[in-house]
Amino acid sequence: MEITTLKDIAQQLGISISTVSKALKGYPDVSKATRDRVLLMARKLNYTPNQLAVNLRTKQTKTIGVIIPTTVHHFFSKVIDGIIEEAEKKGYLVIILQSNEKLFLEKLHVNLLLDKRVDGILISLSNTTTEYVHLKKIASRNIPLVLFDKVAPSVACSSVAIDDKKAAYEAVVHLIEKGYKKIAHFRAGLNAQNSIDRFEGYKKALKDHTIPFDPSLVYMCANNTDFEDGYANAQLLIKEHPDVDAVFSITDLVAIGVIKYFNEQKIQIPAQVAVVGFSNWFMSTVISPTLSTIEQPSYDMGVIATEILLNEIEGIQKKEVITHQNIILPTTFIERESS
Amino acid sequence: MEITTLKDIAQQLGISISTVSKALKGYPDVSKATRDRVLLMARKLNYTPNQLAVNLRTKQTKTIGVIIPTTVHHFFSKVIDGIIEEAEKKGYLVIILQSNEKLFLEKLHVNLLLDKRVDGILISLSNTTTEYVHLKKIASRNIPLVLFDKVAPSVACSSVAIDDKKAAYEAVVHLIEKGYKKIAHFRAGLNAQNSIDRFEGYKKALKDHTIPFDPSLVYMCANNTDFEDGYANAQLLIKEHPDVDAVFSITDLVAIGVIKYFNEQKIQIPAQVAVVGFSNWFMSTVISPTLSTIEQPSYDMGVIATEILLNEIEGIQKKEVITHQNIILPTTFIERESS
DNA sequence: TTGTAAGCGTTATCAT
DNA sequence: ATGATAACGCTTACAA
Repeated sequence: MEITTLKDIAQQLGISISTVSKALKGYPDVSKATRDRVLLMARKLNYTPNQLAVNLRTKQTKTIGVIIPTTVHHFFSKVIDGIIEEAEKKGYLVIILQSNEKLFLEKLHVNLLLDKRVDGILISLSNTTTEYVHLKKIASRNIPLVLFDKVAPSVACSSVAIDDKKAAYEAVVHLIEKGYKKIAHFRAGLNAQNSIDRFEGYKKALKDHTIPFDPSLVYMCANNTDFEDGYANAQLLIKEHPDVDAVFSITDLVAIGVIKYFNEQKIQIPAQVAVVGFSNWFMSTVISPTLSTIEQPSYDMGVIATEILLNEIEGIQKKEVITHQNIILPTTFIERESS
Repeated sequence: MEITTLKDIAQQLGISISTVSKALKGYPDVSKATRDRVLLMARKLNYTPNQLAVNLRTKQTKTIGVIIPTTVHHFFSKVIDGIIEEAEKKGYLVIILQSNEKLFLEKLHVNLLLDKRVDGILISLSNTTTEYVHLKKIASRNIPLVLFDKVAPSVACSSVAIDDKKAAYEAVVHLIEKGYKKIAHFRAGLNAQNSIDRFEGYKKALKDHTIPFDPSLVYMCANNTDFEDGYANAQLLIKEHPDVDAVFSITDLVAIGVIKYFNEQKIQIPAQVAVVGFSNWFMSTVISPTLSTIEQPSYDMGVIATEILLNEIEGIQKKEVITHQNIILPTTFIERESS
């Protein structure tokens, strides 16, 4: 089946290409009679516009690009879900690229997307992103950029994120109010912003309740906040601090590693040691005991970031002045059996 | 910063556009002197080709489309990972769309991708896909299509999948050889092909070992093979068949629901009842007891499906005759504590 | 070795 | 109400 073009329709009908184009687009200066003939013929020949030509002409691709650290992660896959659904609803397609937490890949992918002439870009920054020239390049091309989850305050663009420090603060305050006093923290690397922020929240909660901060109660996750990190650190923790009474873990996955070790060692949760995670991954309701954690909106984050992006895209097309929005999505502490 | 075109370079240098184009593409019929000047100016003006124009001219988009039931699933997110990595390695970008297991969305998305003029399409069919005209439309446009995971034998295209029946057969044989005799099966809906195939494998294993097939030992997952299905069915199973000694579950997630219920009820795994899952989700090594399951290649499936697709794309461009490949990827049974 | 010109399929301006 | 024409930015056959 050959692909039908405007030319084909025009030839069949013996009229000009421009009339066909106008008829198809519902321009008022086409007689009803010819419009009907065109519509009929278009349907008969199964016409669909060649988007490549449309793109070239209109300089729009109706496509947005997304760069995330990884797709294989419950949080990001839900964000992606939200992005794709919202974009499609508005007639946009989504190209996804992964940075694998590497700055050079993030830069490379920005260039790929720019070359591809996407209408807008969504990025969750990699942990190793410390410079922002590639992001400024996007702005200089007058293409909207919205940062989500891992944002950079110094970049002039919209963003959607949570308040990691506040969320962590609330979780630790919960533990303190429940009577736990010797609270360990399992954190991620030193350069990941959310690891830093959650650590800050942890420290502030202690300080506000006059519990001395003990650096030896803070453990780093050696791998990539794997559940094995939780398992290994829990082992170490119990050895070094047998009297610990709570663990605040950077992610649910790490917390689940902790729970596994405690279960094996018959360490009662929360009677002997309480455990709190972060993210409200669905597994936190499956594990025994169920895990207290922080609900972090993922699907909604994708939807909202996309909404903002598409609004800015339309705004630019209408030559409107666009004002950036920096949105902080609410988190909520969820108390379950583990605390 | 204005975007540089060939015209800009040509004007700066006082030469023609076509010479610039040829110089940039390394054509031999351009003098070294002018080539160098062009390259220098291109770099200076930060030239990158407008892909939209290139696409229109060459009728290639260097983009492939992917339609999957959902991104929020450990299996599919790993497949996507494989697809994106392999595609990018060969210079292709990936557009992802979700069918949510709905035929009408699958059809709609095929049309979107066709309109977008992607160079090739990858699909994991929805459970409700019972007709294939939309797939044939792809072929009639002479665009390569590769089916993966959920395939349709009657469609003339390449495919990459596993042998669900064989994999299930081996898992159940394992249980039988371990001495389990009253083996229940928790399956998914009646129209999902992999549910049917795994069920067939289960029945065949029983038959080959002269264990009578008892339909009352087969339970359907009411939700979408959620872990709650496993939990609820386990409850029902123990009530209806207190003497059951093993459960073969359609997915790891369902199996984990089963394990949760058994743990709560202090039903010993595997002493009283053994449990086997399917997929080798990483959680199967985290749960207690660790779950015996079937390793199902996911990342590799994405990579291989993409390799085949890109080969067919290049083949078509070279006007080669393309032969479809129907690949069955090996699975392996993994014995852990639960059986 | 370099340049001219046609063409990809559309959209939009300007005549008729 | 309709059509001729230019333009989007690039590639490439052909001419010079």
